[in-house]
Amino acid sequence: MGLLQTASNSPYGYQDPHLEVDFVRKYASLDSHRLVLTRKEYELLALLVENAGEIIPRHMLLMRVWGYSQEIRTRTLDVHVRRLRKKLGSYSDQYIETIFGIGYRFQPFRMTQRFSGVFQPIAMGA
Amino acid sequence: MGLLQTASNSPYGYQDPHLEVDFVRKYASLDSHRLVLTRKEYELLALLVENAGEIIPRHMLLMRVWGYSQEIRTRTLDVHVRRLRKKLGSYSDQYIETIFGIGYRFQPFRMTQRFSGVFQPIAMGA
DNA sequence: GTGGAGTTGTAAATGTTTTGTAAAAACCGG
DNA sequence: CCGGTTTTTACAAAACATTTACAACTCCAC
Repeated sequence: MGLLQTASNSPYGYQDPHLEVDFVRKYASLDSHRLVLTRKEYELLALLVENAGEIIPRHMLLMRVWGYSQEIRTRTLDVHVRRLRKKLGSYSDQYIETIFGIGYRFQPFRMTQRFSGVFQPIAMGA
Repeated sequence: MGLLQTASNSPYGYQDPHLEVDFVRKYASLDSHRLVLTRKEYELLALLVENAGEIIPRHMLLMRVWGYSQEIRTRTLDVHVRRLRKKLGSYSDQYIETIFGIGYRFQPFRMTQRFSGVFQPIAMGA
């Protein structure tokens, strides 16, 4: 389909030319060097990566990683995202996107800046 | 009826050769590029697109998107419409029509640019 | 047609909310 | 305790929303 697929994702792990996350052994590597992540940092990354390409709302992240309920307001998430980004170095912006007013999204690595141009209907009900 | 129907609309999304709006995932794309819309911008667009072809009065838009009641007068709507149009680029005029004294209308894309032009005034108050 | 009241378009200023960041405090297992 | 981790705090910065002020436009009465 003319799109260079450079990232693979599965229940067992995620992999692209720079980043690798092993959901089974619970660690991540950047350019073949193991990342030293704390538990929360890893869980946050894993949750984002498992849902690569999808926006995960703050409350969902706080729920899944911290066990917090909807109404809790805290900057904890942001602080952890910051530390994660720091460890992801120069790729951080490419990988972890901020969705204003909603949450965050992990964007899988792409070689080519996708420009499909083709008009292809999305599934529209029955 | 000799009119090339090129746009499809459903509870799940709207699509034509240029514009696509996914009501489920809440985003829109223009020529296959995702539009970066703020929440209000998206909600405004979605409401218009969901009722494509129909005139939506100002007070209805202000009610549905902003929660404002009838009597509130504000330019907020106009400013948002402007920003939406800007992001819709060269198609903006084609898509978002101003109905003087009443509101706005999203006009679904049509291959044959049949000049509608005519506006049948609806009953204007008693 | 013309004028004028009312409506919409627009840019810029202002206000509000959300996120980023550094630093300090609290926590927690060993 | 001690060192690493996590959370909180406090403020800065960014994103977004609204208001303001005025220009441009539309429509209708004349």
